[in-house]
Amino acid sequence: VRWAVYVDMDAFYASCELKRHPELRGVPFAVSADPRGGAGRGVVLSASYEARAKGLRSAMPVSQAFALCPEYRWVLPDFAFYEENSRQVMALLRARSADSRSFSIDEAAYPFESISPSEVEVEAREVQRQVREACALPCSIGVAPTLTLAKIASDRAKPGGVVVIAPDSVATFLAPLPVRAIPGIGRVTEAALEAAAVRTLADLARTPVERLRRPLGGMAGSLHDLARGVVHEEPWPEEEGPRSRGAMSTFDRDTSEPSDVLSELDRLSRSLSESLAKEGRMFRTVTVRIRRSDFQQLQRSRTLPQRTADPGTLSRTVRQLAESVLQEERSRSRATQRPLSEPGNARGNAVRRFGVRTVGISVSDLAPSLGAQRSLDDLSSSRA
DNA sequence: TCTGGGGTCCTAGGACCC
DNA sequence: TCTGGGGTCCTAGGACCC
Repeated sequence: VRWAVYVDMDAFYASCELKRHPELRGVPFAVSADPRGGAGRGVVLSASYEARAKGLRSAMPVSQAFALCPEYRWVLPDFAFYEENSRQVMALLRARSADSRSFSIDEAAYPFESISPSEVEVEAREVQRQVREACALPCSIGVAPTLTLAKIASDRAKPGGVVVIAPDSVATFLAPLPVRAIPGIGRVTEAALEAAAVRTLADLARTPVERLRRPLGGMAGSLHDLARGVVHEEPWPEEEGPRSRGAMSTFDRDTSEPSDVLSELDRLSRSLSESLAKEGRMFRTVTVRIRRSDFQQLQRSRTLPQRTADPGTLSRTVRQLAESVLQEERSRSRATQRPLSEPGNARGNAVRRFGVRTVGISVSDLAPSLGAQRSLDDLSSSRA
């Protein structure tokens, strides 16, 4: 039997910081933006277990974190340091299997052949010990017949445990779990399932698959099978390069000046060109995203006739796409209101109503550029 | 509660082709 | 004169993940 051994680092960024800030041991702290006494803009990236006890969570706005625990200590993120730690863990896993795969900065898995669940559990505990001793980092490990199940198991193993799901106990293991335990089911799908009276995976298993089509769409069949413990054998995933690269940034204060938007996008496109050059990658599709103050996101993309790595092409395309979004927003806001009797010139007013919070760009349809060194870096899917 | 910055995958409609 | 069934590519939006 081929098992997936899924390694999920515990509170990864916070655990990395503990290695070099031992004084933070035992105190509630988080890797986050500056909370600025509750007025900070930004979120918690990783909270220590002491901070979690106070209610802090990843992705929580720092203003909320501050409200819950004003005395929490915070550290600004240092992604280069976390990447380095991630590479060390990955090297350890690669030594156990050349087929190790990383799925994010803090998750990775490798295949393990064994007919005995207890043997694979011993293997998992050994890896966990190595990661703790060699990298000084805690992790949780899930072991199961498929990657999805192994990831679910690793969540249940947190913090610091090992959980094995044997092939014949899949349905029993899953039954009591909420639907959210399945990766891919988020807040929206959870609500849609709730409307169909499906809350747990036991509910999901006994609901006829036709009734799941509406809330789950294309996922209905495979999730229904999963909940019933029907395990489909899958090929181990191939190692692939990234599908897209991008950059985004949020203004300190929302802006309504088109020139702010354009100059920030230009800065991002120059910085993205630089990293693409470093990685030796060409692109064919360019996407510009603009998030308005009301959080609605607008996007425009263009696919070029052929792949390129030219910084000038990127910045020109980005500018054109951005102009098109701004243009459309201008005419949209002119159409929706603006009696001419309002103070100020009508055109200026219309522009001013268009608040921009965040701008971003990304390129996709990637390929190694001609003459680029085909190194491990080209293949590894290192995402921050 | 008032939301960062990096990604992946899916859907649906229209253009276009055979 | 009103018209099938299939395919691919492109674009916009959205759910979701860490």
